[in-house]
Amino acid sequence: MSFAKVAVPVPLGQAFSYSIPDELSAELVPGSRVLVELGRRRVLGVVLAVVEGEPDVEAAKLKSVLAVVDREPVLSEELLSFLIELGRYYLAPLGEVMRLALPQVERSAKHRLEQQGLAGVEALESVGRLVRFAVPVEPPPGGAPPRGQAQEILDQLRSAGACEVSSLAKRWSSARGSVKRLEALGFVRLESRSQSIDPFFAEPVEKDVAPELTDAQRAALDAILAAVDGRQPAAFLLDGVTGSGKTEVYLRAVEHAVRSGSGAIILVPEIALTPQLVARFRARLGDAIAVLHSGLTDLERHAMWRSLRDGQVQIAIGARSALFAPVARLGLICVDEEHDGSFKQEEGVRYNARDMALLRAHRASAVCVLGSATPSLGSEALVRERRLGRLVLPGRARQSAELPKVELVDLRRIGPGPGGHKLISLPLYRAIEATLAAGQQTILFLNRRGFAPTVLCEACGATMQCPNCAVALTLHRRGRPTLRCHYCDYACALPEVCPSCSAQKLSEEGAGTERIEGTLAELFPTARVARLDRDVAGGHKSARILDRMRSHEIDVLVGTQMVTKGHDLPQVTLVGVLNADAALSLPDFRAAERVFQLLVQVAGRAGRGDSPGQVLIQTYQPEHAAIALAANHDVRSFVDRELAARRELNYPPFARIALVRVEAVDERIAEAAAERLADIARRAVPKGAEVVGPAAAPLARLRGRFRYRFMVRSKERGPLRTALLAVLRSPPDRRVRLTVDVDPMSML
DNA sequence: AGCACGCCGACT
DNA sequence: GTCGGCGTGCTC
Repeated sequence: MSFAKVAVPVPLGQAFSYSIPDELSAELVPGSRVLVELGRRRVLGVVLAVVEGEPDVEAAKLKSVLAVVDREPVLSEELLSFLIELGRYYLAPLGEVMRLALPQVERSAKHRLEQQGLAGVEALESVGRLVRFAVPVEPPPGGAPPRGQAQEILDQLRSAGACEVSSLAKRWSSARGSVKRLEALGFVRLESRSQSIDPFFAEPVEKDVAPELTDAQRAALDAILAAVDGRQPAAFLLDGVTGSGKTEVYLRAVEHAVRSGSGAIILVPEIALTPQLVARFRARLGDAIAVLHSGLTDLERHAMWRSLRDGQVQIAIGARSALFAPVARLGLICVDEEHDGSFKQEEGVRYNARDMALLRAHRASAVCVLGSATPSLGSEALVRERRLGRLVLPGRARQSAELPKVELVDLRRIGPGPGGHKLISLPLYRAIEATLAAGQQTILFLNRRGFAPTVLCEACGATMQCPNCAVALTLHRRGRPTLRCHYCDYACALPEVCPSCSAQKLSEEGAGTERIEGTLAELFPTARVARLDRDVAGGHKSARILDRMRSHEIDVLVGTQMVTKGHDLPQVTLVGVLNADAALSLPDFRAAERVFQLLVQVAGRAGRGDSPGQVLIQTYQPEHAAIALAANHDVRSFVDRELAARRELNYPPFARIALVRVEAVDERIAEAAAERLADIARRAVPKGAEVVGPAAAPLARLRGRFRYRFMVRSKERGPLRTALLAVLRSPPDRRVRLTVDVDPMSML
């Protein structure tokens, strides 16, 4: 007798067994989605394995599979086994893990199936508005080639592939007429397709010509191509300063992989901020690229997912979740800006796409390329262990683009500039003034959004606190003055008087991006000042602001993290870091690494065009290694120092750690649960592993729940796993929320 | 996670 | 007398 192991959508570690009716046994294979009964409800599960022999539960309990949903398995063997391994690594429920790789529409098929069996699933395909597409076709023999605009349009269609007629009309005035003529002559076919509102494909792109490679790029590429051709698993760290041409290496490697019949995945930290990268890929490789991003409708997502699975499209680009793209015959994964923390998912299955890219590539005998100007210490350690090959791009690809001069401004000694503002010191003021006078652009980075990070009563000393979280409320002045919590969605109007003592002495302490934007507008009344942070730019708006920056409709851009991510803004010659220290004091062993990476990255925004760049870093700790070495672009020394410190303190990459977080509305319940679980972990850990804590988390209360946590640490992964499994085997009651975070990125 | 079951308080 | 609060246990 044989039965199926099925991952069902419940937060349990194990798969459930179901018997297989004879009539389903032919189409039921690992990777199939199946409809099964679970308790009193029907759910969709994914078949993990078909097993011969007696099931591991009593035969009486066994229910049978009700239906197989798809004709072909939704998950390839490669993806399925990768997901199972990922679930094991993070100790995550299998049902949740499977979900990572199934697109939205596929999930919602559940309800349809419940109501009407298998009927109606196909109906999902043909919804949405239809638009006219021009598709190039082989012309009939003897037809005279078109001339003028029609010729240009045809060239565009042939090089970049099918295109919306209305978007052609934006570039060629008589596009509609020309397309019609081309159709009559048999050069193109007109098709009605579902409308794409995809911003990444809205504009046709000019086919671009590959630039000459530098010697370093050539050498790096050769190493990658040899590995791709060898079909042996291999992994590289592509280590190159900002502007050294890493993207060109990815492009060529992807091009090569695709030409030799393999698929490729490109992971970027934030797809919404990288339309330029996508445009470059389209320009070189055509439009047969799946760009996975949050703006997609369910239908578009589904369409892309299918075209990847069926092998019509072989390239997927996206943020971390693109790692699960069903790319067939996977040959290459590139992870751009691999040091970036946003590759770690911080809810649900807490996976790190950078780490898992190495795993998926390895299992698929594919090549993984991790690229960064400021490699993570994890990558540096892997290079030293010879598990990653280092490929160095030493200089900027354009000879004229020198690395910018970096100057530290010691805020202990240098006072405020004419605005009376500490965060706009005199040297910074002068530099902005000079940059404006030269008709060039400035980027200012401040890692704090809002107007003022704290509001304080000068009479009684009370600060305005969030009622749900143990943090101060941030004042926002846009629109009605509002106090907002940056950790939960609490917001209230700024009170007139102090809520605790009724004094009329509320003072707005410190400055965020909003206040700096206002101050700059006052100091430089003729300059065009704009701001880029989450408050003004959710999703696609950020790309618009960056476009305006690129077309020089903005002189000074103030922003948070967003301004540091890899956009190529050639006219920016001045970058100012307003307060480099803020993040240094966070209770996190990676604080210095993050600050260093951030400073080097933001400094890399300056002087990418023909003018030399200038960087001013304002700081109270100019001698701190993360700041001093970033100022010298001295990645090597920083890495050496920081690795030594990590080894000393027994932190990653020299130890494996996991955080167990416990949260409850009642503080004593949370604390007691943490104590109990830490005890269990302590009893379970073998020699060589340790449990540190429990203690209240740095954010002791969040969204109305008190938080405790402890750390499990060990040289090897095995003992860590043993301890965590013991914890998960005796979960606390339902008043307590428990999360296990393997390889945490944030210690908060 | 859902979804039952079950056991105590305030309501038609 | 029942409606409903959420603590507890189970799902192949």
